[in-house]
Amino acid sequence: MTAHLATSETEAGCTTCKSRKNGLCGRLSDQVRERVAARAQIVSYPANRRICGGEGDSSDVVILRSGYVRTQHHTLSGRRQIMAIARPGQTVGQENEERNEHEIEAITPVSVCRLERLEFEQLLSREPGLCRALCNQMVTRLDETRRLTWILGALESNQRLRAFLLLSRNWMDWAPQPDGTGVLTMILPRRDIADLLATTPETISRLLRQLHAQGLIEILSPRQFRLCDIPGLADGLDMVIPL
Amino acid sequence: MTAHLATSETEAGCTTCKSRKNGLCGRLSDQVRERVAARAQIVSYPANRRICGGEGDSSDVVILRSGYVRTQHHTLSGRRQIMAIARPGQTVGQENEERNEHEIEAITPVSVCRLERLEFEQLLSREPGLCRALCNQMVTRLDETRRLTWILGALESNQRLRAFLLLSRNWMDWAPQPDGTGVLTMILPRRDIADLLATTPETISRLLRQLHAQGLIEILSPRQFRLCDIPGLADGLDMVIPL
DNA sequence: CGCATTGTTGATCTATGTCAAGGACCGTGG
DNA sequence: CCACGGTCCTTGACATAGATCAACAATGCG
Repeated sequence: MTAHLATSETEAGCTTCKSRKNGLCGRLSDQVRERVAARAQIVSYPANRRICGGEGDSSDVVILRSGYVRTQHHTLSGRRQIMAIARPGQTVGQENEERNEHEIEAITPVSVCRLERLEFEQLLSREPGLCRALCNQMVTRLDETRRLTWILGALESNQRLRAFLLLSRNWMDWAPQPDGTGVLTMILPRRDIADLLATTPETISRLLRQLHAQGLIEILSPRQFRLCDIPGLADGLDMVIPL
Repeated sequence: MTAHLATSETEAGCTTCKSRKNGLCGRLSDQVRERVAARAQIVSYPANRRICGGEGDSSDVVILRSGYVRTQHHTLSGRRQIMAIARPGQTVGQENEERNEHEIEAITPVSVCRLERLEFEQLLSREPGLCRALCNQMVTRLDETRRLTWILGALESNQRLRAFLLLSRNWMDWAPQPDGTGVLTMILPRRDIADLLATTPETISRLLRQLHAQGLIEILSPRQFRLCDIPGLADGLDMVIPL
């Protein structure tokens, strides 16, 4: 279980980076982005590998190039809660500060830009553009985390799952059809869905069957759902579902 | 139900402001703080008054001078979830962006500095110090919101209440005694505790009695608790409780 | 072809939401 | 001084959503 596997790519990786127009990087000017990149190291991780947090950790700041990571926390009793899922273009780790409360793990294979925390902090002071972009991103993350808080606190599990399916359209493969339905490719296994929505894989499974029985979705395969009745799925959520 | 009641204080209110050393303002240099204050209007609200969010709203940015506010959201079915509680020195409203998803209400009587959103955004671009301070604050808020997400998702209600009591020491009146116990003055009514912890006032009441029966707390009055056994209260929370 | 992982289904039990009633406390007005 | 209404808190009875445990099916991999 080595720390991580460095790729052969050089540091001038922005040109090949598909998310240089997204998230944090997308809000930086080309010069600032290059100056950040000059201090970053590109690293890849396989699915389920720990990226930061937990025990002996270099506490770096990480910008996601590709793939998805989960910010989570474990109970001694084995319970896990996923607090956030980060997409390409988002930063991870700088919000962890001194105490390493959360573990951050790859969901899919990921590629990241790693920066040492200290260097990142210095860059932040020197580059107002970076600071502004980070601030904007933090607003977005806060908003997303509050939405999850709302989902967990105010909705029952059936509603949670429906909200999750609808929100997933924003960051998973979503193929809308002319008839208003669409096919969603779920990247999370049942266990992760459950730990995000604070329930169990068994319940997720049962609820999916129930949504199917109600004609709201079709289960094409364990990881592919057709959302047949989007207004029906959104019913009673009292929630702004972007997209 | 008028919008709000302006106080007689002038705009040079920083000198009289007890939280000018806390939160956002505490991280600004004196000059920057003065320049921000020059654009702010000091306003007071009684308890339970809406401060921003909801229907017709000026969508200002607000810095809390004194008192506490809650960021919350309602279901059509009447369920409410409190997503965050802000203390003096914290900003509120700038994270709301365009869509006004949350309502923000005074818990206690509050005094705030109001800034128009546009002016605030301009200040943010002109003053790197403000941007840096805001960025730091957003990190803190994100952290707190994630902690709430954790509490709601991973803990059962008994544990939620214990975590809440322990965390409350950081921002409510907390009088520690030499013997290791201490008296906590609860500023939230049962209803608010319930809506923060995603349960009901009835359950909160029962759980408090239960903690009392276990010798963990003493209920001096509905709003005053002696925390008798702090390690006992923290038991099984698997959580970093600051302080 | 095992073997491990992931997903599904069934049976059971309990924590807690809901409804209903009543108590404690406070301010107001007679 | 008391009666009144309001808010907040507490207690009891009851129903049920969903966690847990256990078994098994489906899938993928060496």
